[in-house]
Order: sequence, then structure tokens, then C-alpha cells
Amino acid sequence: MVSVECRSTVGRLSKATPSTRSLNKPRQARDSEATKAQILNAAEEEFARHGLSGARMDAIAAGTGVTKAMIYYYFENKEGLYQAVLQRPAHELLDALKQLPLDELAPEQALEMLVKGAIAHEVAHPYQQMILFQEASQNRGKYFAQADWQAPFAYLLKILERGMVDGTFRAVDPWLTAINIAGVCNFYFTTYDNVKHIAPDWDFRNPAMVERHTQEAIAFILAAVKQQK
Amino acid sequence: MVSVECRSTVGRLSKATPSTRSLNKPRQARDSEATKAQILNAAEEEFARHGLSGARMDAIAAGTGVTKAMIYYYFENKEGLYQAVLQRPAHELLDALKQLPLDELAPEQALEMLVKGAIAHEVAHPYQQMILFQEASQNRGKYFAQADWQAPFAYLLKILERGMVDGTFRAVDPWLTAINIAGVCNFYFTTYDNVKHIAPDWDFRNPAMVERHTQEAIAFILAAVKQQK
DNA sequence: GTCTATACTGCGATAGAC
DNA sequence: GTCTATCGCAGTATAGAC
Repeated sequence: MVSVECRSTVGRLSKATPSTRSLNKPRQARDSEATKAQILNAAEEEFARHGLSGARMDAIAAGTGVTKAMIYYYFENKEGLYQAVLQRPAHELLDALKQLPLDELAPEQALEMLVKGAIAHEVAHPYQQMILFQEASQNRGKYFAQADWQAPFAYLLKILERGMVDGTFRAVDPWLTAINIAGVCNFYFTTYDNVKHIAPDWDFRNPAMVERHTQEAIAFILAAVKQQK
Repeated sequence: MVSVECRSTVGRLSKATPSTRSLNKPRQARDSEATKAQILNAAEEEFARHGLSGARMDAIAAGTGVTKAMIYYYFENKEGLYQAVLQRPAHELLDALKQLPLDELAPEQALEMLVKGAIAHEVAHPYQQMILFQEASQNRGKYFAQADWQAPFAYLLKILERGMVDGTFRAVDPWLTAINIAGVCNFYFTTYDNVKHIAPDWDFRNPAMVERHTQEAIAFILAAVKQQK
């Protein structure tokens, strides 16, 4: 029996990078910031699909146009690259949340805005949630603890507590409910590749489909926490 | 091609294995079914943590007490073992659902029973959901499509549609809502290892904690889909 | 049926030319 | 800064003794 072929990245990489470089680079053959961002983008998908130990540096290099040696030049090693990938969306999400006027809104509107923002952010960083899952599965959250993911959660907890105080929301366990809300926002993206095989024709990256998910998620979550009249 | 010829590195392995066996094993008589189940249990956790390509046959063997060669004896190869692991909980979940009198209950009660059953099943198979996620991430659902996961979903869809017809539930998109419900049931288990680092002292395998999650999930889901009076 | 030993390949990391 | 080449170990799978 031939072995499994779970990965298709194998040999032939050395040939594969002819000179795609000189095309997309108008000038300035050396732009360290752009190169780093490019590496992070490719690494984000590879780590999301395979986790820290499963990701292949060759695969990341193949997704960037630069060589594997360059990745080691910019990032100390595989682990350093992983930490950088994990850190980036945490900061970007936090920055996005900071700009929302959540405190000025009624709990209900604040929750709706937060959910909308979180899903939009997930769309902008398509692999964020997958990486977090890989992190939990493989490393039991070791690197998650080092990144700055606490703050975004705090926003959600605060809204829930505010809503319970003023009677808009029913009495819930804030942590468990926060997890449930996060689950509704994200599960769509993490299970799509399975569900697509058993559900009628879907294209979950399709903006219209994402919009429908957003609307359904908001309606679902608000109904779930609102105090019944 | 300067031939490398330093293949001599391989020969040094012979020192390494000091035969840890033969100490005190209950020496169970040869029981192929028990051994197979034992292998599947160990494989379930390893595949859940690392996925098909990331799982290590050595690690699985270490978790069973039998040698790696025995795993290849019982299962054709890594892929065959993976498929067996993926298949098992699908059938067990389906069998469990078949025994629930869902059709005889009102949609609301049926949904509650289904959610309770699904969470209980997840607790009995602690790594089921993680494997499904790994499957989506790494293999884009290729093996998921081969296992029999369609049927359990059908039960949920049917209940939702029944509830919309009789007016118990509000008008929702059945598929998106089914995914949201599955997300609420499962997200707790898949993110615990991350969340535990930022939430106060939790022990999510603790039965009392699981019971709280079950209650919160049921309340959350029912409130989310019920028609407002 | 169960073990030990090992062949062959995949992959992280580095050396060194330019 | 960027590349090519390659080292050395880890990992799948198998052969063959008992």
C-alpha cells in the first residue's frame, strides 16, 4: 500500500520558485515589513490547518514566494513564528473593539454591535478561530495564555453583566454564556468544510452567505439572552 | 551529485530500547476485540489533538500498552485507523438518537432532549468534536464525508422544521440554526483548554461543571429559537 | 499474535556562496 | 538579504524471530 498522501507539499519546491518575485514587486526588491506580513499571512493558514507541530515550514515558504531560509532570518524559529501569528489577530481584534462605542449603547445594541464586529473580524482573518482551536487541541492553550486574548472576552462579559443589571437580559452564567455566544459566532467558520459535504451547495466565504450567517447569529444570540416579556 | 554516503547514522538506534516490557502486566489473554477498542481509544485522543497527518503512531502505541507493530496488524495503516476512529462515534451517536422518542414529543421537548443527549454523548466521547474539527481543518472534510454523520443532523433539522410549522419556534434558516445549536453544544468542549487560562478556576470535565453547561446550553438554545409570545 | 530491529522518507534548521 | 544544498533526527511502515 502506498502511504497516505495527507500532505501534498512534498518535494519539487526548489524548482517551484522561478522568478514570480520580480513581477509583483514594482520596485524595492527589499521591503522587510511587507515580507514579514506576507510570511505571517501564509503562516496563518498553515498553522490554522495543522497547528504548531503539524505545520510545515516548506508549505509556508511555498505560500510566500520567499525561501524557507528567509523565514528563519526574520523569525527565530518555528515557535517564534507561531507566537507572532497567534499574537497578531488578538491585537487587531482588540483595536477594533476599542473603537466601538459599546459603553454608550444599551446592552442589547452593544451586544449586536459586538457580534457583528466579531464576525466581520473573523471574515477578515479567516483562520483566526481555527488557530485558536489548534492551539487548544495541541498545546492545551499554552501559547494562548501568552497572547493577549483576555481583553476581548472582557468586553463581552461586561455587556452581559450590564444587561442583567438593567433587566434587559435574563439571569445567565456570564462565562458559560460568553462561550456560547462565541460558539455561535465561530462554529459556522470552523465546521464549514465538514458541513458542506452534507448540506446543499454552500459557499461560506461568499459574502451573501456570510451576511446571512451574521443576521441569523445576531437574531439567535439576542433571542437567547433577552428577558422574556 | 556528490553522493552523501553517511547513511551510517542509522545503525546507532540499537542501543536505545531497554525493553521496558515484561515487568508486571496483568497478562490478559489474547482478546482481539478488547485490544482493538483499546487502540481506538488511544487513537481517538491522539487524532483529536493532532489530526491525521500530525498524529504519531508511536504516541498511540504508547497509550495502549501494545506495540506499534500490533496497530499495523489490526488496522491496515494510519489512514485506516483514522477512518475507524472517525466512524465509531457517528454510529454510536446515531444509535443513541434512534432510541429517543423524538417524534412523539412536542418540538420544544424534543429539542431539549436532543441537546441533552448530544452533550452527554460528547462527554462519553471526549474527543469526538475535536476530531471533527481537525478533519475540517486538515482534510477539508474529505473523510467526514465518508463517515455517516449526515443522519444525526437530519434529526435536528426535522425538529426545527416541525417547530416552525406548529408555531412553537420562530422562522429561522434551518441549516444555519442547526449549526448554531451544534456550536453551543460543542464549543464549550473545544475551547476549554484555551479559556481555562483566562477564566477563574474551572474543571470542565468535572461532572458538576458539565451539568451547568448542559443547563445553560438548553436554556440558551430554547430561548433562541422559541417564538416570542 | 506479539515482539525487536531497521529501511527509507519527511522535515526543521543551518552553513556558506553570492 | 537572499539563495542552494544538505545535515541529522523523527516518523511510517515492514521483515522476520519467537
